[in-house]
Amino acid sequence: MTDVLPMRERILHAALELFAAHGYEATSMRQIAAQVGITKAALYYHFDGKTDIVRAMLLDTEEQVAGLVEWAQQQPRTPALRREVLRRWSDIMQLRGLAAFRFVVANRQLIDELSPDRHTGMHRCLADLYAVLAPADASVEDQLRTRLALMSINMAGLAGTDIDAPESDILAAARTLALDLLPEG
Amino acid sequence: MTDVLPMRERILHAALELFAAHGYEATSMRQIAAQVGITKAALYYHFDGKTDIVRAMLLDTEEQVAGLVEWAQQQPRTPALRREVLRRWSDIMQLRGLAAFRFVVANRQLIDELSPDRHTGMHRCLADLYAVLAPADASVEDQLRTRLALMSINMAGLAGTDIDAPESDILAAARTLALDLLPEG
Amino acid sequence: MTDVLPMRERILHAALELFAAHGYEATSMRQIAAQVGITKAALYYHFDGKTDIVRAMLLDTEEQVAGLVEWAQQQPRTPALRREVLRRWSDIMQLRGLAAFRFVVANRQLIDELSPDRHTGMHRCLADLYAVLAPADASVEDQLRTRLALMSINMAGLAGTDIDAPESDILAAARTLALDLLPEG
Amino acid sequence: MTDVLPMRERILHAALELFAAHGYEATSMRQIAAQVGITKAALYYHFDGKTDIVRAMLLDTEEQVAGLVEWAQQQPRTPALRREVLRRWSDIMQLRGLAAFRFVVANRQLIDELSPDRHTGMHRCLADLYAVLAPADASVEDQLRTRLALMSINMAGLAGTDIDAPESDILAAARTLALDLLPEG
DNA sequence: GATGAATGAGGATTCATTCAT
DNA sequence: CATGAATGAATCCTCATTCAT
Repeated sequence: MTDVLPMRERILHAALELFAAHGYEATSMRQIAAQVGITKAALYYHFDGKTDIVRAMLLDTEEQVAGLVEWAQQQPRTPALRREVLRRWSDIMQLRGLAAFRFVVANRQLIDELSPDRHTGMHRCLADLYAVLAPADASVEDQLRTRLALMSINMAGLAGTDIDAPESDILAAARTLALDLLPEG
Repeated sequence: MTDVLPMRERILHAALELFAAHGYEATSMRQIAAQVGITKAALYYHFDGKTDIVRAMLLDTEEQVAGLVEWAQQQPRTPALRREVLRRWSDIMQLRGLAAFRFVVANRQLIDELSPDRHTGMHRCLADLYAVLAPADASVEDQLRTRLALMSINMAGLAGTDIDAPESDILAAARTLALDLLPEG
Repeated sequence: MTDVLPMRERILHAALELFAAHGYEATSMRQIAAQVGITKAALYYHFDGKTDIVRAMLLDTEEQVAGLVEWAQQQPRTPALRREVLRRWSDIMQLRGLAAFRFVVANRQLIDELSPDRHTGMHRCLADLYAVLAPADASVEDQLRTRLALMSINMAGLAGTDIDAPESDILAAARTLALDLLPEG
Repeated sequence: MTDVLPMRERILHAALELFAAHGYEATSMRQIAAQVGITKAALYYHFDGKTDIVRAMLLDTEEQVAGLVEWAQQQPRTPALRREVLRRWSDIMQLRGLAAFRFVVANRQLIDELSPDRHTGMHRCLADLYAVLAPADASVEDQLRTRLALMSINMAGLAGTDIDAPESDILAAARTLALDLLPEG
């Protein structure tokens, strides 16, 4: 019952929580190991290093986003599609609980560094997702709108400590808002 | 021309740039000292420590935001007021160049830690600013809109690497977008 | 023959020697590491920090003193008991060689700081030992006599550099002196 | 009224207090300067460095002890002389308040280092004092007795936190005890 | 799968000290 | 007399990482 989850998953989970809470740089391998209840050295059995842990975390999310993009690219660009994309995006962002929200917002820098090339990794993924929601030659305002719409979903996770309302209400409002923001294809 | 600025200012400037580029934790006192062209120990003559540097940076911004809030609270809540508040907000955010943008977005966590109490420091400032733009009893959606409007301005600074257009165009679009987002008082 | 002793013991030994020779504050972790022949970082693997090393050293002695006290409390308070207590005290003080003597005398301040509460740690131990040798309601002079008797034993360790005689002679004289000093129960 | 004492004296006073409270190594020039209410740099105007401050402190005491010795050497060695020497010794030790007591006991090591030669400075002084109280060819026990008698006076200053009685009572008891200890010439 | 022991590089911070003004 | 500014060396300590077992 205690190790129903494989070690790798348990580590990723603990790391995500700590990265989200204190930031990537401020989280040490020792802390992660302690949180999981194993030795530092054991961490290195499962992962090649600290960055490898993040890489794994991002790859996971990346794959999900890539899946979303692939599916969306084959749909007709109706308002209904946009609604569905937003729904799935918020599902992905919520997958690992509130922590994922916070991590993406707080560690954008790290994410940038891990795929320095603007045409690979998370960058490519997001670019593709943007392209689905707004054509590449859209106006600057429309491009900003697209980014802000997705950001709106993420912000919902952060605003919890700020706005006095149930999480679910905030998320619902964020989705409405995001739909409003998305430029009409 | 080299020391036309007092040391304290030069240090704050260098630190802001580095924090914005690599993040707070990933920036060492050695790097800051090197950037300024002085010794590590000299840094400690001017500031009590690493956090003190950030504190000074934030206090600076805090004062400007506080000024904005104070002024706004005495104005009638017309659409013109909202427009002016956004304009001044973006001025403040731009004051120290693009770096300020990045820092505020990337180090929200640190900012939280430096004024842990929700009723002091930057937190209080932002809460007051939100209250000026949307009444405290506004709908959840309207409260989110307010936060996203300001965020839109900040995002403009970050999107520079992402959207293929001149900085000024992006900022202009961000302002229009922000006005759209703000709930009508 | 080189690692016949476990690391922890080797470190404690080296530290004690250095603390006794130069004082606690004047001894750096680097020096201790060098003396043991390991890295500074290795020190921190075995101990939580500099104070932890002293803590361990004191705990060790504390346990021995506590044992002495426990035994003495169950004996009838005859002159023979007092003689035996003094003998065992000087054994404890000599256990780790001359170094222990010096450390206890020279770093009384540090010892105080490590158990700030007057009712725990070394303080409690010494208080109990004093109580065995002189009733708590003894005259001020008798209380001073008790303390000076024990101190006499410790001084023997220090006087070596000062009095021109073999260590063993000095220690013998110190014991006689201590017996003279102890108030007759 | 505030600077009725010359700077040098004020510095020595502050330093003595701090050295006695935290030890020599643990006291920084910054702390001393702060305690006096001047700048660190000002300290260096009055003294050549940190060790120079201690040297001055010790020289001061040394001169007083030297005076005592010189006077004593010209007196007949009666019991009355021994009594008077002890009285003057405790006066010297008390001259700068309780702090002096603590400093001498706690920083014996430092004192040793400042006059490394066994035939100069404080060492010479103490040796001469011992010689006055007990002939150089006295038995080992008598030599120890002499040292312990003086130590008894010093201990009175430290025992204050340990024995539940007024300072003055403790000191009085210490003097009686010291007289008892001194070997009859 | 996992651990105990160790390491080298680097972190923030403090120190005693100097010197031009 | 005194200070503001600066320095180089040292402090304690933590980090990510390795490796024999």
